[in-house]
Amino acid sequence: MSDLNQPEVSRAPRQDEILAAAAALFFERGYAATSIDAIIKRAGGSKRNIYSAFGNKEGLFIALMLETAKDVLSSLEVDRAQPRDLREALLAYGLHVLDIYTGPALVGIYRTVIAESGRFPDLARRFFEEGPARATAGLAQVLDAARDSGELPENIVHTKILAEQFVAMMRNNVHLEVVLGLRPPPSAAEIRHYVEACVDTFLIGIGANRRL
Amino acid sequence: MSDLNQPEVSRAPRQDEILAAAAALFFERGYAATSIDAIIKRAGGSKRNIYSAFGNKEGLFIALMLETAKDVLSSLEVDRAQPRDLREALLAYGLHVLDIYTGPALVGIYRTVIAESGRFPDLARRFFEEGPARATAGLAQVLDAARDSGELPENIVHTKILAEQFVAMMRNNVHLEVVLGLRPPPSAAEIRHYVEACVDTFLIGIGANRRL
DNA sequence: TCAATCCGGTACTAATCATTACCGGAGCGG
DNA sequence: CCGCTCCGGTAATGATTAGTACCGGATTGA
Repeated sequence: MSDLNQPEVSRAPRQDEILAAAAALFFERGYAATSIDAIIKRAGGSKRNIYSAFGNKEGLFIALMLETAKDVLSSLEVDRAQPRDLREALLAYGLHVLDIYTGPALVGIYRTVIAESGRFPDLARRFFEEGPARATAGLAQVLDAARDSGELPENIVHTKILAEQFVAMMRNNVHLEVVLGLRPPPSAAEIRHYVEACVDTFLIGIGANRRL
Repeated sequence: MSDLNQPEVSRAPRQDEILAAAAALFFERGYAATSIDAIIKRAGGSKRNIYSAFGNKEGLFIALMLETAKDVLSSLEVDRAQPRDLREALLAYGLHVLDIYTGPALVGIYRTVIAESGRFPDLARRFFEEGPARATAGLAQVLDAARDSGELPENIVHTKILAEQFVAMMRNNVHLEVVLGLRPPPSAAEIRHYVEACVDTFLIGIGANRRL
């Protein structure tokens, strides 16, 4: 009588609540310290729900990680708007990356992937390939394009390393503090402030005296 | 009859073996997934040893983390040799930091602090304060000195932010891969290669066309 | 309305774990 | 040489956990 909400595709009614509860607990306490009972107490329903939908605890954990990673990391892909120049492109790129990196979803995955990399090495590899590695490769392409369009000198060939440097600059102390739970995510203004400073440094250096 | 090795200060004969075994297991599997029995099986002796020396599992874990962190992070302090110029100073600083950051000891602590930051927030705070925060502050002093000695322009006032950028550049993808267990620590040559590139970028930028 | 089926919830099982009680022997004082 | 104390090792305890068996009620088809 009250279940005519989504007549179609509602193949998994409890599944979303279970995944949400599992995310909250796995991301907070880690794999080993999170019990199926605790997940069920939070999600409602019964253990049968988890075991019939995900097989076992590992299955639930892997499903959660893949799903969350897919959601978060796929958002790294967008942002194909043509920027006016390299500075604009770097700024947009940095803002985007740092936004995602300090958001609660990625912080949870990041922490958990590191914590459980010993137990689930495949997850660690997939996360790295589809996250940081992809972000770095994308930025390297941007730098290549800038060189080809004359915005960067011809002799810049090591764009991969340069891209790594810029991406690494985004994983700053603030990001680490957020991952460690020492402070809340930075505001958009804080992020912009930091990224602008990084773009400056990346483009023209810190202004040291000649003779290098 | 055979115990006259160190007649003095050997107050804790098993303690070192216990700490070594605890390090291997806690760093590899995490706090919750490591059992006292497993530690004892690896260290030899009996559980009474752990409980009389460290009180309980938490006590052992905290003692291990504090001890290891002290050893590793204190080595960030040395290196007060006067370098010839700022480039030399940055290079030495970067090599030193990256050496430590990719070493097995710090990788273990790093992973574990992140993994258990929810359960042991005080450890996370101490680690951050005495590790990355201290490293950043030290580098900011170096930059201040360079500005005061005329090697950097007078208008460079935000040395804290610049130091953060450089330190963040040291926490690169290679470091992340090592933390995730995806590759072994980089060789000294790899480290030097990367740090030199970072110093170049940091000092003079990537060589973009004027007009900024 | 009735019977068969399915699904969610409770209770159980076997294993694991942190912590503690107990025990036997080694070292020491007398 | 004897009794006491302390310390390390073993076994026990109580709690927790992943995974499963079973049961009652709801739903569906006739």
